[in-house]
Amino acid sequence: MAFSVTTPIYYVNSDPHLGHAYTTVAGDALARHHRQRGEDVFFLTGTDEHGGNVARAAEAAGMPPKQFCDEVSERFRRLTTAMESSNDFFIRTTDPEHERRVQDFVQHLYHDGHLYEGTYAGLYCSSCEVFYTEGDLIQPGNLCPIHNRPVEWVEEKNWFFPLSKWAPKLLELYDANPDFVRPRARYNEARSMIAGGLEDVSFTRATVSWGIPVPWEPSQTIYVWVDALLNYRTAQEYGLGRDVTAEFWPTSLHLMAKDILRLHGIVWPAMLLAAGYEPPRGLFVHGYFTTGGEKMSKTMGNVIDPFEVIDLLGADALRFYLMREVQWGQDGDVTWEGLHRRYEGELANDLGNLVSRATAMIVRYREGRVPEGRNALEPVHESVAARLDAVDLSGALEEIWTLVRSANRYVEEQQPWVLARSDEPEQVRALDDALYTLADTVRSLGVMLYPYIPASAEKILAAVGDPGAITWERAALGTLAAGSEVRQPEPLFPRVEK
RNA sequence: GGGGGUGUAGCUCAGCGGUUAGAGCAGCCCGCUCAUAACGGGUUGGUCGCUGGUUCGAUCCCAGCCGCCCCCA
Repeated sequence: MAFSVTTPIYYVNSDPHLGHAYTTVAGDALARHHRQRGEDVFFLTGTDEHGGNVARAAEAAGMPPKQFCDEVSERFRRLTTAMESSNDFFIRTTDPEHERRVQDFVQHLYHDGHLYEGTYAGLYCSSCEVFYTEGDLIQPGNLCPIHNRPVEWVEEKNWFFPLSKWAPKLLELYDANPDFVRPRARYNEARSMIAGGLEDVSFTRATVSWGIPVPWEPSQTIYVWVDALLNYRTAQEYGLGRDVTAEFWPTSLHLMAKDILRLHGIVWPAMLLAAGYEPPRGLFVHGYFTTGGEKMSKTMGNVIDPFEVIDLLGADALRFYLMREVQWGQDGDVTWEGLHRRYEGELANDLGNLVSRATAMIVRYREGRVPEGRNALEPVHESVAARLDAVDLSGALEEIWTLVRSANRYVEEQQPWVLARSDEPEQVRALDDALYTLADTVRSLGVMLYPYIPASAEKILAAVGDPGAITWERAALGTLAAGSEVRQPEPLFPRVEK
């Protein structure tokens, strides 16, 4: 089995923020989970670097575009590293290997008659090199929101992709794949967009210089979204130093926020169908964040910086918080307060403390060896796997947490500290069972939590004498060998000053 | 302007035609001591955005309105 998963490539006109971190964690958790299921995985992320918006941001920063892109892209790369993302490749659309392939792809469409020449007209700001709609502009007077100057009505010759023509094929694709877009509401949304009629899209720009030249008409550049979407294909062709499309194409799953559903659910599959490539197997569309009920923005000064969170609480804390707090597929509200609450209440108190108490008792009552016994708790790994198969990341985590809670309840019910005072064989056996249950349950939690909090999961597995045993079969209960060596680790999630 | 989503306990969210609407957190009471002063039990708390409609019966279906989010114009 092969599984390929992508985040969108992140646009370098602004710095990395929590939304980027979110999609990256989601992709990483899925990638790690599929790897632990024994599948070959290609997990892709990267940066999108062309277009008028980037050129403008570079100019504002007083830098040539490429140098600007190098710097911002590097910050995105640092975010993936800081978050312990296990992406197999980090693509940049300014990679020459990508640029060349984008030209080939577009040339191929042109050659096969899939593009036609048309007129693109709109309100254009020559400083931004961007077309605006009236709603974007400052009224009255149609002023550019960046430059506060009137925009002008500009008409340009562009090459168009006849998207409308592909509507029947797209509908076929949707009807044949009821899970093509998840969650269901987004599928309905995309499908009704198609059924309601599509506009052809301009694939080239005459007025944007920072882009990949159109091969047969080098005065124009390829529209940045065409360039960007193609990363999913080109990365598989060169990212690993060899072409892996035979194994990983079509992409199993594209992850994205709801703002770019139309591009991924409609334009992208149509492009691929036109070129004779198989469209992706599926999309998952997640929501947007607010903080304290309001949009995050620099001007509001309410931005939560992922680097700051990682510095303070660690990558696992951020990963856990994002996957736990926000219902996967819905919009959600994230705050520092909520982050601390989850960190203390769930990571430190529920999970961290469970690991501490379980290991401490085995060290204390059984010299640090896991006794013979059987696990008395109900397993959850099957429902966890089922949730993950349905790409329900927060739902799977919720399932896992029921086992964390059961284990803490189990300790209170068994009262191992009472059993430990007796030499009666029955009590000794009861204590063995209790301690085995705890060690084995903690271990199973380590396996299931590995996709979400990999560093902590590895510490858990090492603490119960089963280091590195992350394959999914080991998520089942009762697979810990008696005699395994247990030590009490340092607190996994130490208390932190707020 | 058009399309889509969303609005359920103080907070984060489940539920989605049918007995007294659920969970976690927070609050309150009690228990325990293995553990990161952690854990467990109990409990308080809701006109299910508003207004109509369909129905024997609606949080759940339909219509309109309001707030917030996204896309397209």
